[in-house]
Amino acid sequence: MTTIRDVARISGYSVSTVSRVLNHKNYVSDEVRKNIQKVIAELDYVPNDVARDLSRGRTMNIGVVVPNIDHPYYTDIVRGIMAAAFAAGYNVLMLPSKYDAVVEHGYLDQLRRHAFDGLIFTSHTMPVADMVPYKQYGEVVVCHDPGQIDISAAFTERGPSYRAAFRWVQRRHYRRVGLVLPRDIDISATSSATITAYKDVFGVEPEPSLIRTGVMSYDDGYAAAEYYGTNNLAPDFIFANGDDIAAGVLQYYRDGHLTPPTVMGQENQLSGQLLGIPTIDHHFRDVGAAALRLAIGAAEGQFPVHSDFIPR
Amino acid sequence: MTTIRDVARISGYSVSTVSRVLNHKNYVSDEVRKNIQKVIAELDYVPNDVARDLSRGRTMNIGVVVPNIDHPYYTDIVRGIMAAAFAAGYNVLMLPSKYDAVVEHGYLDQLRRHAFDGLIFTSHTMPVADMVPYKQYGEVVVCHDPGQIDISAAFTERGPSYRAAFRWVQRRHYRRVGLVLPRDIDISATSSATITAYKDVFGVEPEPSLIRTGVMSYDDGYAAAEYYGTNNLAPDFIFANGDDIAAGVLQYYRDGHLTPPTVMGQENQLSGQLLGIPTIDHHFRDVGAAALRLAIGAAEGQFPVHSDFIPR
DNA sequence: TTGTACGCGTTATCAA
DNA sequence: TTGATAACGCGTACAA
Repeated sequence: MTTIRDVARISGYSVSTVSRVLNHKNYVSDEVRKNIQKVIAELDYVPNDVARDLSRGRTMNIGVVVPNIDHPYYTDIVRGIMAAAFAAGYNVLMLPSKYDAVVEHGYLDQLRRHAFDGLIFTSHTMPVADMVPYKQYGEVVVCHDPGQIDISAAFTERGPSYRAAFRWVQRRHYRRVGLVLPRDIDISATSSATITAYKDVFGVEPEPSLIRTGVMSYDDGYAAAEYYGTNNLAPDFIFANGDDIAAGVLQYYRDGHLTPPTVMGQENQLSGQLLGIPTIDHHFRDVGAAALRLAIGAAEGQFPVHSDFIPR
Repeated sequence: MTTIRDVARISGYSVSTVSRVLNHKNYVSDEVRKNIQKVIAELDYVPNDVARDLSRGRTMNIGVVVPNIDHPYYTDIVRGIMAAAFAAGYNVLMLPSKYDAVVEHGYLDQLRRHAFDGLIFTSHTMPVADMVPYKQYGEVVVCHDPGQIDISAAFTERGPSYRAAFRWVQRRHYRRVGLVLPRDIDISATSSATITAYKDVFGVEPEPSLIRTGVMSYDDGYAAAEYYGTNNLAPDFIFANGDDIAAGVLQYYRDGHLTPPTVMGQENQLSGQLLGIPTIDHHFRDVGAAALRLAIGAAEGQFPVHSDFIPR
């Protein structure tokens, strides 16, 4: 491997002068610069990024914790992160977590070991408060509203669009509203925001028997509908946490030749468009871009992003 | 920042002994190990990954070049890569390319600068032959059949499933088969494999006016169908490069209240399931897993992966 | 079993 | 404007 010392020796100048040429710094005469560049070209020399990172004390890498890449929430948010990272000259490290708190802690430790400069949690199981001590080692960013906890965050403002959606439901006089939610209400910001918006609009708690949690996919949506069906719960409206999930819900009724309730999805996915159901666009790409800017220290604090209810 | 030297100084042992404890090596007495581990715990010391990488000469990072993350081909293949990387203790660096050959070359240069140990091209625009010289700097892996070129590769064997699909078409006596392909035939392995399989089954070249390239998305599929429609090309069957794309094709006819041709998709996506169209499952997760094993040097050579035609 | 000292390749400080 | 040299933090022959 050819090093900066080889270039120095062969060109007849010192490593510091070569380093200055490499980094386009001043205090190098045009002639010397030209000579050194010629040797660099001849030797086909390139600097070693790891040595450079060690010397500079930063990696230009940002870690992104992702429970499962197949969910549209994550692909959208990761797209936004990647685009912003590329523009800023950063590389993105994908860190799969499967919602495992132990694995999540492992990534915080990697941050501490300087494996990357910043860490974005697109979602997580561990308590946000446990992340705070790690801020001293690099930027830590979450992608939901962290409430009172002092941590950088970028997230969609679900309240307004959820309330708009439920007012739409209310105007149509649906009586039995099924809520098909991703994870338990105490750990999922999405789920709790849904419940809160429901209460804001309807003035009452949602019917507990009509709430299904742990629903993340088309198949889960199908199973949730099956649960409603076999237990004779007969919702006349179902609010799902994604268009694909809503598609699974509808398929259950279709397979059983039953009249389906009205359904609403989220994420503005192709399946929702095909089925002609109302949805909510959370603009997750913008959330991702904002999260990255926080992670590289180009911005600070909390970044709420506007979301849109799309009636159909 | 506390370093290994601090641990050595405070514990009263040398850095090499501390290093041995850190790396669970032999030749350390239990008592010394315990003393040192106590100091490590007290100081809350963790080793610096960058320094470790520099010293060891490798990063445990694998770069993955991805033109656009939203396409199902890439999300599936990346999922396979991530799962295998996680299992092997590697981190995955996502490298967006937008099919730009200059950007692709930039990532090969990053490999040369030791930013990662291996590089996987899920797809690319630059010629494969241009990658060969970079093999000296680390593993370079492509995700299509590289033909005679000596480079590691993991890819779906498209031939058998494409031929099975076209035989299905043939048995149904379709006469005017539209081919809706991703990129130009000379740069896309997918496109050329489609043409070859068509010729194998039908014994003739596909009708040039019925071939559309550059079709990557639902919207592109819609536009391709529009092209057929406005030019009175009247295909009676359309072979699309994805179920979502096939959905776009069908939507054009639906919007115009026209009788659609029969369509076939690929990727076994939700949209294809909803529309009840035949498709091809390429098992891209397995391809990704194989690609990673090649990239970390756990395997060598070419890894063809079997794909399945799914009639419906 | 433990310690010394050097190498990894670069950047940054300070002197010349 | 250029150069010598000390960091950066860790791993590892080799010596003891």
